[in-house]
Amino acid sequence: MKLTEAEWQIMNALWQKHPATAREIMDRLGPGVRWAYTTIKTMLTRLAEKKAVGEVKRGNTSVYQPLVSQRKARLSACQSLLDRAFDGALGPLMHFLAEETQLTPKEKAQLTKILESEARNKGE
Amino acid sequence: MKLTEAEWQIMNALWQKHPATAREIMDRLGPGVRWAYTTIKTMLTRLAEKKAVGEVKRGNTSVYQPLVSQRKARLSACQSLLDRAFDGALGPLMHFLAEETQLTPKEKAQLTKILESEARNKGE
DNA sequence: TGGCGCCTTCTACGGATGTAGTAGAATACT
DNA sequence: AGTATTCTACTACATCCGTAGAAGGCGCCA
Repeated sequence: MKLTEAEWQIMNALWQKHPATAREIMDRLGPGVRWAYTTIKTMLTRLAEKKAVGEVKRGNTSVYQPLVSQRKARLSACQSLLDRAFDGALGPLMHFLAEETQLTPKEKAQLTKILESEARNKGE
Repeated sequence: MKLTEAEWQIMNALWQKHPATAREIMDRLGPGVRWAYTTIKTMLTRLAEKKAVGEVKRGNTSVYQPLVSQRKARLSACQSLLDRAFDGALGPLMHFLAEETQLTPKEKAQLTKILESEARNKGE
C-alpha cells in the first residue's frame, strides 16, 4: 500500500481518531495544510478506491475509516526507503540514522533496551 | 534534493562508479530494470536539469557524475520519510525499525556500539 | 417557500513521472 | 568511401498527483 505525500496527511489525520467525516479530517490537518474541502474529498475518494480507507454513508454524509493500519503503512514506507536508498539492507539504514542524527540520550537508552530485549525474545 | 523512484536507480548506478556514460549506467542497472537506452538518457537529462548530476561532453558522448552525494540524498530521503510517516520524530522511527524488523545479532551489536560511542562523543 | 449552509459527485487542469520512438550527427568497421 | 553502429536532442504520450471549481441535493429556519 503506497501512499503519496498528500495521502499521508489525510491518513495521519484519520488514524488520529476514526471513523471521521471529511470535515473532521479537514479540521485536524495541521495549519500548514490549507486544502479546499473538495480536495480532501478527492483524496478520500482516491484512498477509498485504493482500499486504504473504508467509506460508509451515514445519512447524507460519508464517514471514513482506515482499512490500512498505520503500522502497515509505516512498514511499507520503510521498506520502500530501504529498497531505493539502502539497497534493501536494514543494517546500513540503522547505522546511517544512528550516525547521522542526534538522538536524545533517552532515545538512545530506549533503543538500547529494545535491542537487548529483542535479542532475548529470539533467544540469541 | 528529492529523487523519484526511477531517479534513484540511476543515481545508485552512478554513485557506484563515476564519472560514467549513459551506456555504462545502463549496464549497471540491476536485472529487474530493463529500460531503453533513451529512457536512461531522458532520466539523466532531467537529473542534470535538477543539478543532481553534472554532464560533460567527451567527444560526442556525455559523461555524467553525481553532484549530490549519496549521503545527502539518503539524508533527505530519511527526512522525508520521517516527516510524512513519523511526524518528524526520529526516536519513534528507530523504535519502529528496531521492533518491527529482524536485525541480525551482528547488526544489533554494531548498533549498540554506535549508540554508545555517540554518547561518548557528545560527552553524555 | 425560499434561501443558507453543508454535503455529494463529476470534471478539469497543469505539472511531474515513467517510458520510449524518431531523426539526424558522429564515429567506427571493412 | 560506404555502411553499420552509437550517440544526442527533441518530441510524445499515458498516468499519476495536487488542487480545486461547478452543479446539484438535503435539511433547517425565518
